Amino acid sequence: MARTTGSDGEKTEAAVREAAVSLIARLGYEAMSMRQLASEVGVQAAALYRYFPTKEDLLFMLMREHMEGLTAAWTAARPATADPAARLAAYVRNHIAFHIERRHATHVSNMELRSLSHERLTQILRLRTAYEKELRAILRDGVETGAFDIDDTGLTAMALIQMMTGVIVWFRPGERLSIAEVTASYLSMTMRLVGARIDTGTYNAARPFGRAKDAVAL
Amino acid sequence: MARTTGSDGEKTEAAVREAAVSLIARLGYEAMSMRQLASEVGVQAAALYRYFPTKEDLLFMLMREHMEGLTAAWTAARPATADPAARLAAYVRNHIAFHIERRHATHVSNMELRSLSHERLTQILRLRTAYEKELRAILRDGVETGAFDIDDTGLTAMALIQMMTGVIVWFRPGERLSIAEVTASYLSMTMRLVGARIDTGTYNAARPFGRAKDAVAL
DNA sequence: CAAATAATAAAACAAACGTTCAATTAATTC
DNA sequence: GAATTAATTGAACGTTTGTTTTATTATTTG
Repeated sequence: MARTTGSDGEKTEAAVREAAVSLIARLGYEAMSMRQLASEVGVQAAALYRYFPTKEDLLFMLMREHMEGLTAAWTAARPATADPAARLAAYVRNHIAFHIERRHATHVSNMELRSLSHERLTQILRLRTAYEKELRAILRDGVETGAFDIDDTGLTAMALIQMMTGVIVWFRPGERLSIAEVTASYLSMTMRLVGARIDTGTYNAARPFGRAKDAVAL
Repeated sequence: MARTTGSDGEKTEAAVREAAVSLIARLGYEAMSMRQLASEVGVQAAALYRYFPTKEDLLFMLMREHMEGLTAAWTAARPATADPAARLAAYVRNHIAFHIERRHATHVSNMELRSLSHERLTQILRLRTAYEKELRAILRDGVETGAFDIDDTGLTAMALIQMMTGVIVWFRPGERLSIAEVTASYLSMTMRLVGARIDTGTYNAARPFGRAKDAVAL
């Protein structure tokens, strides 16, 4: 056999991407073989090389698209206001929503960095640093305007990001807590953590420090 | 050649353990070959099998010892007091100190779980859950006594652990911040996060919510 | 309907993998 | 100092790995 009836390059490529994210998240990049990936898509291993030059290229493309997607999502969600509390709230909401939606891809981007060549690792880390820089800027502005009370903005930014991204480790949609509840809780924890003054925050006018239990109503 | 002069089983085994933690942390378990590990120790690959039946056995032993070490450290550091704030402070201090000291081993225990068999994965997760349960109990007690103000103790415990463990991702001893400063900052962030009432906390009587900048004096 | 192109299969490659085995030498015991 | 035990080497095993090449068939184009 050779070309199969109904075969379509675009569909196959999309299927490979999807299967790769899922397989790498589950088994790890090194543990996933090209034959395994091909079989998941219903194709022979050699067919993969029509779409991706090497296994590492595949990994890199997945990671780059994920990081670019994250940046793009934040660019779209970033509010116009200068108010630090409102901007921080938007950052938290966007971060949590994005990562919960793409658990597998986040896993890949966070865990498989060591499988990239030096050059490509640098490229991904550049994207990541740029995204994190946005949070540091918000925190710094908040300290300057007196909206936040923070020891060290760099340390606090890293602590917040680790805390927020960590949601994908334990959270499973459809279990005890809803996405809205989880988001509300992380928002509340974040605001407390940065020492936000209640009256400063217009991030949730109705119930600035409301409990997550009420979040379903939001 | 065969047995080499000055060879000693105990020393070789210790060297293998140490090299394995470092190599797995750097390359990943799947990416590290037994020949690579052996070469790091200055021995042939076959010699490794005198100490560890299989590669997976080696990984499992490293992980189990790490988790048991963490539990043991907490058992030794756990204070006698019933005061939730003091207990939480002790938990944070122990967690951060332990993880900063063993960055590589923590990386291994957190990132290579998927390489364990189902049975062994369960065993490691049991240890982990037991350790996390201690934190949940502290938070629950704090809520009951009114020392803390928390939405959801389960969610908050996970958020705290992710935040604290995340310190190994960005922190490097000897750079901008000292261990004491980092610990003080995380302690302060934790207390705010759980809504600790200032007067409740005897966790640091002199300067309950002191800034990390002063922490060097502690 | 023929020619060109796109998409795949099948087979093969050398290299690397975890692991085993027999042989060999160092250290220890009696 | 001979016998025993401990520690290691070197070679080999069968698999699996990522990747390349060639042939073959489906689809599209003119």
